[in-house]
Amino acid sequence: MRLTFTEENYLKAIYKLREQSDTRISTNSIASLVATAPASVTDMLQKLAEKKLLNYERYQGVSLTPQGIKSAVSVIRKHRLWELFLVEKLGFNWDEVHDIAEELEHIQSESLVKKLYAFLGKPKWDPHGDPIPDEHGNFHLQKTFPLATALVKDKLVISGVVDHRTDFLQYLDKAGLSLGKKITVKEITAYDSSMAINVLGTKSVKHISAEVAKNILVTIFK
Amino acid sequence: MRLTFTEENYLKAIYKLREQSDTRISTNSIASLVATAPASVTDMLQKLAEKKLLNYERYQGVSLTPQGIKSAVSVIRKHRLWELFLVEKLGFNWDEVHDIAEELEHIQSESLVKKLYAFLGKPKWDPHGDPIPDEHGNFHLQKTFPLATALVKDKLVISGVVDHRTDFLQYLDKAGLSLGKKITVKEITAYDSSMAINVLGTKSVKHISAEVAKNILVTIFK
DNA sequence: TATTTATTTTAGGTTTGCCTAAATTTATTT
DNA sequence: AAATAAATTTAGGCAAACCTAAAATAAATA
Repeated sequence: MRLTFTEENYLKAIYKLREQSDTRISTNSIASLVATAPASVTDMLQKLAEKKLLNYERYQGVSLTPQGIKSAVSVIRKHRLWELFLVEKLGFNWDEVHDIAEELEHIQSESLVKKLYAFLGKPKWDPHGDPIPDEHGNFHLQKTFPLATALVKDKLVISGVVDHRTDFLQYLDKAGLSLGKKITVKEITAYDSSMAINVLGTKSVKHISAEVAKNILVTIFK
Repeated sequence: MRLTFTEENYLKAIYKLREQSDTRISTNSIASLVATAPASVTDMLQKLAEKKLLNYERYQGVSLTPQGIKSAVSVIRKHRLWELFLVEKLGFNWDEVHDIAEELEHIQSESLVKKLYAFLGKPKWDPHGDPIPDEHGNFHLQKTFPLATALVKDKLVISGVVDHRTDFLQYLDKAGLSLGKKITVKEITAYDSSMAINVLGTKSVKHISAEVAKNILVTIFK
């Protein structure tokens, strides 16, 4: 089924909300994510339900159907492939690619995605550490957790971010905390939960706030 | 000024019509190129005139303003860069890329175009031999002419096509007549203006109809 | 030149995706 | 449980880009 730009954005938004909270997906939460009035969201939900992409019952919130999930994952896959292309091949910085990928993700062509995927070497992660689903929509899972939950002496690899906003990414860049960097937790201040960490290959110890630590995802470094 | 997908398509169509005939650009000719009803074209022309992208006078046809030309050339530039990317980097065939580029050409990002242009090595021609304007909108001109106007014994290089349709491109592929191939005109049959040509590096002599010869562009091979 | 034909425009209407305001339903307090 | 607050939906409208049918203008032909 051929979906419009807008319909795809709604499905993507609903998919994301579903990921980050397993409570009911409300009209208001969708409205704030797609930046439109709740009344307009209701319109669209009814239309998407009509098309069997989601289950909708008045006042009860929505859930995606298998078909809706498939469409959403396809858009997310394209978004992440394009982001990687922009960083890897065109030399963009990781904080500059979101908006462009937001447009590119709606290009309709199976064969384009297939060839782009091959061109990029069938990648598993995008420039922010988010998993890129394979051709069947399967995500390559990685047991990441927020740096904030780590303990002193833990050796970790930075593998993603929770917050994707430009200023946060730029802050990380400036601090030398890019994806793949190996770090060791040196100290945790009980009072404010801030952390002192060392980046492998440097001598200095960096201090980061609990807020920042919550938004950095890490894996264990073996 | 930010233009919609549709507005850009109208400007591109008008630009193309202007290129291929220096007569008045009629509402009907635009309508057939963008595949919409003439009445709808009138609507859009009035809107684009309002925005100073073209000059419109009831019943008199239209002409692009400098601003309109600039926008049209920008879209054409993007179209051709993306076509080249698809063929050169992703491995598409030259007859498969038009429709995808038709979507990609509307992606809005100055920096994307700039980086794509650099990534492709500041190319001057797209996969069909059409010139790619530089960052200032200047076309690299090449004195090409239709093969149909060549004479016996002329040594030529295939450098473009007039007809961009898939089946014509596939016919050329099958005949081994791809861009850059060097050919010699062996014989011209007066009766039907068909031609016998030899492709450099092959022994055989190919026969092509006048219709085909009209749609192949060549340059002189020195 | 008058008439016929072709082109172009106007008028009025549709669909998509949005809006605000008002009504309805659900959730939370008192 | 009743009252208030919050969330959601319905109603009615708007702009963009399209449509068909009818009217106006220009071009072609008798």
